[in-house]
Amino acid sequence: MTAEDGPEADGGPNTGLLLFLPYRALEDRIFAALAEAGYDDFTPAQARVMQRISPDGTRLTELAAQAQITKQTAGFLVDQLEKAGYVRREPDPTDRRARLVCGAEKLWAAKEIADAVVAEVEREWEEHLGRRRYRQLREALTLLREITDPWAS
Amino acid sequence: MTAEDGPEADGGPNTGLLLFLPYRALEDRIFAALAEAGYDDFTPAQARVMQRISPDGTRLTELAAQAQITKQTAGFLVDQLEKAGYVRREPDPTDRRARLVCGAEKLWAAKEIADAVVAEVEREWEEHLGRRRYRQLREALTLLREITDPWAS
DNA sequence: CCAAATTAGTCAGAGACTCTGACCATCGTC
DNA sequence: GACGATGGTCAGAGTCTCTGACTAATTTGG
Repeated sequence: MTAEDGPEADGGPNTGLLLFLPYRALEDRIFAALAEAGYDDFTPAQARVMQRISPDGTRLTELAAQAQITKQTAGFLVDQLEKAGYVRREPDPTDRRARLVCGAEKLWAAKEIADAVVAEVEREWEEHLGRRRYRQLREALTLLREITDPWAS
Repeated sequence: MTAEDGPEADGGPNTGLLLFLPYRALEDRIFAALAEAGYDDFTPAQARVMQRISPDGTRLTELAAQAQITKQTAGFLVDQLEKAGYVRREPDPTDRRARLVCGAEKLWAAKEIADAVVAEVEREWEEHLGRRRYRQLREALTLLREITDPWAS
């Protein structure tokens, strides 16, 4: 089972499904927009790694932990991203074992498009829900993060 | 990029990430509980198909459409589930081309455990947010479904 | 200071997931 | 009854992910 599962008799579908549906819808929109703009040479799995790369570069182990995959898998995906020109690997000046995965121009250009789509979709959602309910939604989700995000700041 | 992506400067992380985090947390809890109860002989991909099976049985094409995978992939996953004893395939009395994928005892037993975990997690969330905010969250998500779920009833 | 434990990353191999393309059988329509 | 649409399978390839074993560098404890 996944989080989409659960009883649907009493109060409608379970909250997991309700969370998942808009998430997937947003993701689909982002992918479509990027593909249309010519950024069609990466996969969803690669994207999940890509989006974790900080402007200053991020270690492979850190990427793996945040994406909840093994470092071997992360390394495999970063290899693809490197070949496609989205990232570079640079030595970490503070630790000679480590290398920093750094975003290339191509990555930041793609991210700009992705950000625009996110903003557009969020506007649509706010319009559909109304300003007040949209604010309440974000407030509740932000609170929920405290008990569901192991990486919560 | 995925829906987790986006600008984080202005109003905190984007709504996609906020939706995804609790979803993944719930999914992880369900998987852990099922594994502990001995239901460790299926994969996440198989689960995404399993959960779409209605009590009356569901056609392969229908499962594929809802899970957003090809019917070939759905067939592959149902094969595994059949071998593991979670489902049976029965002829569809209304269409000789089709076969209904029906849940076996093992599936409903697992679903009972999954449902219990969902209920437990939802209780925790309601406690953390307070009854009022939790209700607002579900209300907003339910409304959002109208414009993000192609299968919305 | 140095041995031991830890951490960053790689290599090799295998299993699992997903897709495209091609195909057959049945259904619905005209 | 012919034809397009639908339900499903088979074959093949590419991608994702894991476990296990390994090297190199760092950190820790005496």
